[in-house]
Amino acid sequence: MLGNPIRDRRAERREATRAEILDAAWEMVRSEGLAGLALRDLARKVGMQAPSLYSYFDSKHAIYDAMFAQGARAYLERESLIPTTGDALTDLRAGLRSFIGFCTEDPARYQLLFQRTIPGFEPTPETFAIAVAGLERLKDRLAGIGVTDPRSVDLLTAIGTGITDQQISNDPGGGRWSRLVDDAAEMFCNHMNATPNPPRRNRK
Amino acid sequence: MLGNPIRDRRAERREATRAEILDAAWEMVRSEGLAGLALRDLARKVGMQAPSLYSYFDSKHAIYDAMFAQGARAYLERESLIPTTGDALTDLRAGLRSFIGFCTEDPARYQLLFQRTIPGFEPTPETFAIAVAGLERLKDRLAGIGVTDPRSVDLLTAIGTGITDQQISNDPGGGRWSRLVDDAAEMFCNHMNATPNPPRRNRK
DNA sequence: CTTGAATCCGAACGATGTTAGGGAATCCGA
DNA sequence: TCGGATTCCCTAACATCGTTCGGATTCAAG
Repeated sequence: MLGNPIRDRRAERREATRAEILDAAWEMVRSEGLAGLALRDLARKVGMQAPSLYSYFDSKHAIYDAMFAQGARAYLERESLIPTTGDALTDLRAGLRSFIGFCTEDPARYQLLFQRTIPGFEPTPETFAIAVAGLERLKDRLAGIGVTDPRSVDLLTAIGTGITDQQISNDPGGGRWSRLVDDAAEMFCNHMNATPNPPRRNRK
Repeated sequence: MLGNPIRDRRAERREATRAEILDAAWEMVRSEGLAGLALRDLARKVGMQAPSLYSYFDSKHAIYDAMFAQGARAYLERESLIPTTGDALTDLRAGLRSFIGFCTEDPARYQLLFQRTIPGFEPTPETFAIAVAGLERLKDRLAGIGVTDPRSVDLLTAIGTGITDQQISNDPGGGRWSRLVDDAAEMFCNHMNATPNPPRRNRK
């Protein structure tokens, strides 16, 4: 009952072709930009004609969705590889730096995951759930230092994506920005230490 | 020598039509999204055919550029309207809140100004200079509390755009986010107070 | 050998930004 | 008032895009 070996070989080949298409798509997207993915070029890159792609993906957006899933999974994997020191604060800093590093090392992937830049595209709920799971890891790191306010998580990712965005569009060189990441982590941790669950403060 | 009155009327009419086109473009962009601007629809909206637009703008990107300039000027104007209290810290907070308010009140404008989301589009140097002048105002506010490190300005705008981005894509309602802005300003000011020109700190 | 599904291709559709060429109004100098 | 130039707007068309259609080709299953 464990699957016909011939059908398996079929499915295996199909899956291999899908992977080949996605690899080529990543390559195009990294060199031409996220919006530079043209189906005719993509098809030629894997040795077929444009309409043939529709045997493997329902639409161009379906290709983006599959790439989104790959990207989100890559972050999950990266998160799990961060060494834990036992000190919650150090681990939080490591998590933030990892997050921003992940974002900046591949601008196209960052744009796909964290910006709504492709006109009609929204990731599938199942696909989006993978990304949510990744941010859950960051949330856990915050919980490690006693911060459970959901606003804090939002603020953390906001800082992360904000820095990434500035970095990508303004600073090709990047020496200055990596230190900026440190400053942001520092600042965030200081704030969190000062007010673990920040109450509303009267200002005037 | 002060310009033929007839030529002036010509130029005046031309400028009025340009403005009408841009107004219609903003309307389309706000309802259909930044990428939803179709020249044929835009032309019909102002009572002409698509190619006629090329009498007023060299290309679609030129329209985006003009819109960028309008948006940047709008920020400059808004900045100049913030009441100054004399307390530099309060003024800085007001500046940050104004910045984020400006970004969030019109997502399409924010996307045009602060994200590189239109495939081939880069603002003209002159146009971009307007936006730079706007951020210069924020820099002045930082200088007001004794912070001159350019990294701090980058960090401030990074936090601003990051929060805006999260807010736009995640939170249509928005009650939670407006308080988040306060927290961010608070956090930023605390950090800046602690380390006006933040030195590298040994951590371990 | 035949059936039927999966895969691939050529042609074509609608929509996009853009260009070419012509016609009509308007303004200018004579 | 009359030509010539300029400006504005149009129809037609082009290249490119994602996508659909219909027909081949392939290949395992009955």
